[in-house]
Amino acid sequence: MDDFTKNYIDARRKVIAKNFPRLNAKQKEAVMATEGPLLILAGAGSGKTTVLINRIANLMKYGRASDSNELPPDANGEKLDVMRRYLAGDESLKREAEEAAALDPVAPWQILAITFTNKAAGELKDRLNAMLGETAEDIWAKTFHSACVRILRKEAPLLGYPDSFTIYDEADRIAVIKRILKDENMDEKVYPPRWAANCFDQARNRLQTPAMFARAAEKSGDFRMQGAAKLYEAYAKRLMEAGAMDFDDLLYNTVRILREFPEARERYQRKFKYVLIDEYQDTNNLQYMMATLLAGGHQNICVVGDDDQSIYAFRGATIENILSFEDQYDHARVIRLEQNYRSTAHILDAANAVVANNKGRKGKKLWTDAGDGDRITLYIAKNEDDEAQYVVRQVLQAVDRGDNLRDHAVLYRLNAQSRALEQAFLRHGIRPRIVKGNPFFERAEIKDLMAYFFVLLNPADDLRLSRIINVPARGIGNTTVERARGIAEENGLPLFTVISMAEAFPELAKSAGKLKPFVEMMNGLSSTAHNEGLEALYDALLEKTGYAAMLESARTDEAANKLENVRELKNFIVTHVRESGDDTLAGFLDEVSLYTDLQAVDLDENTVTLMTIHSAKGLEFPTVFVVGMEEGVFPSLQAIGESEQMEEERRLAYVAITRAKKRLFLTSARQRMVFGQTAPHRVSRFVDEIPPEHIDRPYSDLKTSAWFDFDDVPEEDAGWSAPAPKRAAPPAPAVRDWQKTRKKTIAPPAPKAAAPAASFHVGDRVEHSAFHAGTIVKMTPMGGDHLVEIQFDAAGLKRLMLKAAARYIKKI
DNA sequence: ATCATAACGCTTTTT
DNA sequence: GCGTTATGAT
Repeated sequence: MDDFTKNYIDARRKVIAKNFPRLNAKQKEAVMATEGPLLILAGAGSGKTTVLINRIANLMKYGRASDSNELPPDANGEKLDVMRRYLAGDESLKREAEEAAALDPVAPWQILAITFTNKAAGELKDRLNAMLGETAEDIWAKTFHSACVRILRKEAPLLGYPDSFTIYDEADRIAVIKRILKDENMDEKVYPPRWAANCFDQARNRLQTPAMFARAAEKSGDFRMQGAAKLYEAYAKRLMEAGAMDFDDLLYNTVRILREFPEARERYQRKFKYVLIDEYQDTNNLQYMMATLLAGGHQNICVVGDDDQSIYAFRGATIENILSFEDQYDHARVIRLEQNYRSTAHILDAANAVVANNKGRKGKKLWTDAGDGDRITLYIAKNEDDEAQYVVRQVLQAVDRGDNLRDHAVLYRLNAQSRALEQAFLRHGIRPRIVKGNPFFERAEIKDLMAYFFVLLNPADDLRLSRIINVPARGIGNTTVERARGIAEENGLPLFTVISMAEAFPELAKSAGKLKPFVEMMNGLSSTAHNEGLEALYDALLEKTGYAAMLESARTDEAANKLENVRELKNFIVTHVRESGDDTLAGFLDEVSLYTDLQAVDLDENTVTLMTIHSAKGLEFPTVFVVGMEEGVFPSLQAIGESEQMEEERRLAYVAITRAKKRLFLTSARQRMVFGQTAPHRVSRFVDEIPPEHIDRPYSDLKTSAWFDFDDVPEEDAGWSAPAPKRAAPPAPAVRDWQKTRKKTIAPPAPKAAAPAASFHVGDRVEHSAFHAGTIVKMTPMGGDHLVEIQFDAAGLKRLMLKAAARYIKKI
């Protein structure tokens, strides 16, 4: 390389770097490494969104200049001179210097930036807009699923789907499975719909068609899998016939198109010169394939993630994707962002120490220059009410000192834990914000109206049609619908087609008089949908279907409330039209189908936030309480003894701890009611994994927690790292509670008396009502109950709590 | 059809 | 313990 080239490249890099004065060295490196595969390991609070945005800005302004030894064709000494003078401080040359630095600026539509949540995608878009202006609109900043929808709206016909396919949510697909079970005379106990749905997801994650799945099931000899195969085939068929895809279908079908249709694949590969994937640790196999395929042309793939924050393995995410990135791309660069801008040192050190106990990780250590800060407070409560009271007390004290309620978050492992906390806050006049699923679109009245919209766009959607065909009541009863369904099935026609020509079928002759007006009404609304805007359609829908009239005439509080929700839907529609500029039914339904978290509406309200640790990922609060730090709660019972799951729980602990900016409280209850049963609990191992110098215990607790140190109890089983107390001996007073519980649970007074533990032993053959024959392989006493592990002949190993399971099990 | 009672089952859940 | 769902009775 000649001197001129070297100097030019050097000056160019400096000019570009001047755009990012506030980034640290690693962040800058990540922003400027534009070419080829790049893995950014971004620890919690390390500013990764900032890096993503600046990286995109760099691409659009300077192309590959910051990461290339190539000079633009018009490079000359004059341009080099301009850059040098600009770097020396001549701001008037800014524009010229920046122009000289650029090398093939990237067009916005050549950039694909994928996130997981709508919220993250929206934030990315907003910040890109703010930085780059209108041109940012053309960047594909989307969630995986919305990117898929965009691709599939165009390409789905390649697979035989209509391009107007609809999207089934979780509830829809469960309804379909239940329907199939009924039609096929299969038992919901043997094939729980959620279990089946999970099987389908796993199959598609492995790119298994129903036929392939059936073959594998046949080979395994597992009868439940064979049943699942039958269900999978029926499920795929029904969705295809209804022109519907579920969430995983969106990914699966996109991947199929990219794999099976080279012409389409190459088109997208050419289009996307740069691919960026956020939260890469949470990608499943389909998402991994999609990313790999889309970036397969230019190979400019940048993945950002934190292996320590992978907490969705249970949904098919595989940490392997991030761990093996360097094997997949052998010339991949790796940049670690370890400087944390969120928390103080005690908190970070605790998080580092906990997660260091995991084996399957890249290894990373967060650090900060923000100082030690406060130590972590550990409080051991008597029970969940005491725990909740403690939290409320701490919050109130902080508020007295001038903190805001909104600076506080309480995090828990299980949604069920929110109750005691909510009550405690309410008793003190604080109405906490409890983050959970989106209640609005779950409401029956909203689902009804949405079902109408879906059917208008896609009359083949039998599922949604069945929902609304007699709502409001219009004399089309179950018998009629079942009969029409039978005809539809026989003739391979959509339900709507059958009822449209009811006169043609003698079985429907009697109902034709009721069906005809319904069909005509729907056809009328359909032309409204085609000819008028969404708002007009909404009004027509409420009137013509009689839905508004039904609610207005009911005159109950409930109906009034529903009416209010229905009006709220109109607000939602109007807002959607205004903000997206899209007045089509199809556009609205796409948005609603993928927008499952409309939670963040009144986030400005000044109150405490309660949520699961999972929901807290990506958020931060000055003060964080993590409650329920107990063995069996966090880590959860089912993770104990399962090392993979335990590592995921530990990552969850890492996520929880790193949410805190300044103050972190951990609480643990000595006994807690779980599923209606009070049981003694010991402090979570994750607390023990924090070096003591980071923790303060309130004085009052020191004397009471001692009896729970079971370190001297011999483990009865090597695979069982957390033995529950099984011998009598702990000193009073806690003992008394424990013995009371024990007596009550071992010999329950309830009429439905469970078989006492004494009647079951390791090695016994048992018959279970759903899992059939099996052998008890392990029994572990736990909080007055027993955890029984049974190796079923057909259903595999199950772990059951004896008390709960006793009524299904008998000895054989 | 609509309500009442029984029965179940139960991590986490970005889309 | 409790919310959801299935079933059966009026």
